[in-house]
Amino acid sequence: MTPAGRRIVAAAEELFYNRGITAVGVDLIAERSGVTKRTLYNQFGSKDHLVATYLAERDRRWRSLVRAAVEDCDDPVEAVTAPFDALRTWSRTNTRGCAFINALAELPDPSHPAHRIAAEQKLWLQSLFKELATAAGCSAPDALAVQLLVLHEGALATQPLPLDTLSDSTDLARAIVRAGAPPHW
Amino acid sequence: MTPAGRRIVAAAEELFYNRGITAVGVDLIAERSGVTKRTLYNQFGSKDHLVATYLAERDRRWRSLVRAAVEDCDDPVEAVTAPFDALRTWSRTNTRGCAFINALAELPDPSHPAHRIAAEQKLWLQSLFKELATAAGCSAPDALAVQLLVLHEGALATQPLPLDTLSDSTDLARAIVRAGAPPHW
DNA sequence: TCAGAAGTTCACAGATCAGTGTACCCGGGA
DNA sequence: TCCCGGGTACACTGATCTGTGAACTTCTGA
Repeated sequence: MTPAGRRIVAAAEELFYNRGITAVGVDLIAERSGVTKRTLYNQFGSKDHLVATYLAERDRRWRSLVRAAVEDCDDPVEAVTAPFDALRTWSRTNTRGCAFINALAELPDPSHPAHRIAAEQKLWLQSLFKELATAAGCSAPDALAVQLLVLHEGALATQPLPLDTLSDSTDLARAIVRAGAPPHW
Repeated sequence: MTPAGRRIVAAAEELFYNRGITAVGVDLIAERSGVTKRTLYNQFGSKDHLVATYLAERDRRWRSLVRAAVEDCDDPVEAVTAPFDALRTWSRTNTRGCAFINALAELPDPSHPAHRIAAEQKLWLQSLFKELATAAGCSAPDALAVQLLVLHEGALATQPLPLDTLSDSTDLARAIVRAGAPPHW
């Protein structure tokens, strides 16, 4: 991707996430990234393609944050809930909920690439939970992974409320992991 | 509200929920409800006000469904998780996630009435969980209510995924309620 | 009988939207 | 020297957006 292309995606990320996709016009993105609208269309072809690139880039950044949090854990039982620690970090600078859920809300057409990217992101996290739960020796890793995913998404969705939902979610996540893990690791 | 007003809100509900708020124009809503755009503006004054009415109406319908599910329960311990049964019913005809979360995604301005309505809806459910948990004699009803809220919102947010997240969420909800409730009710 | 509320008809304003066409500039590599 | 890719400048299209003005009809209740 060219330097101008990177600036466009960066501006699109900030604007799409904070103001909504439909509400942000390509003219504004071009202006914010110090680029002509012509350049934007030469690079991405359409607004839909730019939206897909924005989501893919965001997904990439978020996955690397989660992976780092998991790798920082020595104890395999603690590692299962490491994504919740990553979420705490992530939420400090991302206070408008989940970009993927938000994108699906605005783009009802299931054939839009945003749907595939969003689904892949959630399913990736679910399979990560399952892997980690299996590695920690948890019983019923499938159901556990789904429950951890729900807690994760719920904590993200309730972000705008004046409640510390992330703490209570993390507590519950740790509790169900410990309950499923072998007693004395 | 006049007959035309009711038809407008009904059309707005269907269109806003399924296609997104910004993506739906007032012309389309007027056409679908068999009404002139002039009438729409005479009744609601602005699109923002119509959006607020749509959300308020949806909230009203949803609360009455939840209340009915709770009142159907004889056992106070079962009653705590009755909103999850209501969600199962609700999800059969509402497959595009939470209308309130989706609205917040599109309307970033916190002074928009949609933000107040959405927050009130979530906090109402949380306080309902707390009331029910207290009535069932659960210990730590505050934290339990937040955890049940997170599970509820998480199940709703993961609706588009090819996973039965509602079942696993409901199972976990029942488990934590039973764990907190007095042993032999 | 008459007033007022609800609704229609239709043209219109002013802004914004995604996307295009064309001509041009500039730097680096063959 | 020349070419070409990345980028600029800028006008423009055609559609769509929210919202308004003004005159008209139709029904109902006092």
